[in-house]
Amino acid sequence: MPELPEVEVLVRHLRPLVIERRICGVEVRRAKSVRPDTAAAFRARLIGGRIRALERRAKFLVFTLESRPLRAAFPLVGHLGMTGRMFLQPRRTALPKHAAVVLDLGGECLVFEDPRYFGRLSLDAAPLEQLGPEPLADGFAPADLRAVLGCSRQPIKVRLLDQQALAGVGNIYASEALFVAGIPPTLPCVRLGPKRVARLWRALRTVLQEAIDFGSTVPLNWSGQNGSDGLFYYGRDPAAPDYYEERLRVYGRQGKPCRVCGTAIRRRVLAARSTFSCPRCQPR
DNA sequence: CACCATGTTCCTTG
DNA sequence: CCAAGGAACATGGT
Repeated sequence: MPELPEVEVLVRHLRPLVIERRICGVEVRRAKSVRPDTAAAFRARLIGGRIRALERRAKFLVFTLESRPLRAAFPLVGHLGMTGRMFLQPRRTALPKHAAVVLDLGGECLVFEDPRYFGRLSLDAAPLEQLGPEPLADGFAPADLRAVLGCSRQPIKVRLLDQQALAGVGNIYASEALFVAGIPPTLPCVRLGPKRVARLWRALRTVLQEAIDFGSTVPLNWSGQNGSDGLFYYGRDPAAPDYYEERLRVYGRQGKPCRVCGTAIRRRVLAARSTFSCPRCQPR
């Protein structure tokens, strides 16, 4: 469900709602959604802790918790997988069918819902160490992107999805950024010279920032209730116009006319993921 | 029924 | 060692 922009928007939304609140209850409804995956061990660590910070790293939500007596800080790392959501709801409201973990924050509960159960709430922060640079960081320059791409013949689209190379880009925004940059998804990394690297660098930042700005200004339905869970991740008010789908340039638009030149958008599979491009706007 | 899905990991094959 | 492909995870939408 989430790529970098969606997680960023979620974190900005959640932060003021959860910060400084104490976890007075933990209900693990799916042991597999939690690490360590014994509910008791997970609970014991969280109960009584206070949420001191919430940040995004790549597609992860990183909560900084402070334990009760010793004030020792430790991270709780969330990943939404494909279909995960997090939202607050009043304590006695009925939980959704696939609520995996519920943190009782006093008046309200923080619900981690995840129909496909690919997501995790984990006390192991080690995966964060392996991540590549943040494409939206101030210090991230075209030279850094060039370094990240390396000299392999791996298709550029596949490399963009590698979280150890670059953090946070997923299947939607990889196709979108390559379209904006005018680069074909199959182009080997070695063949991106300074000009293409500069265009891709700009395109990545544009596309990701645009999505964050969009998600920050449009009302989102965090629980996903009464909304189809469409391409923007938290469901929409059914009455609201479908802005987001209109915003995507190539993703999911197989066979439809390119918004720039009218050529039919092509879909192909790279590294087992659907990839969309315009044959004319993204020439070799 | 068939096919698709925003992610990641693991295994096999070349 | 590297790259690529497939399966697995589990459920829901079209």
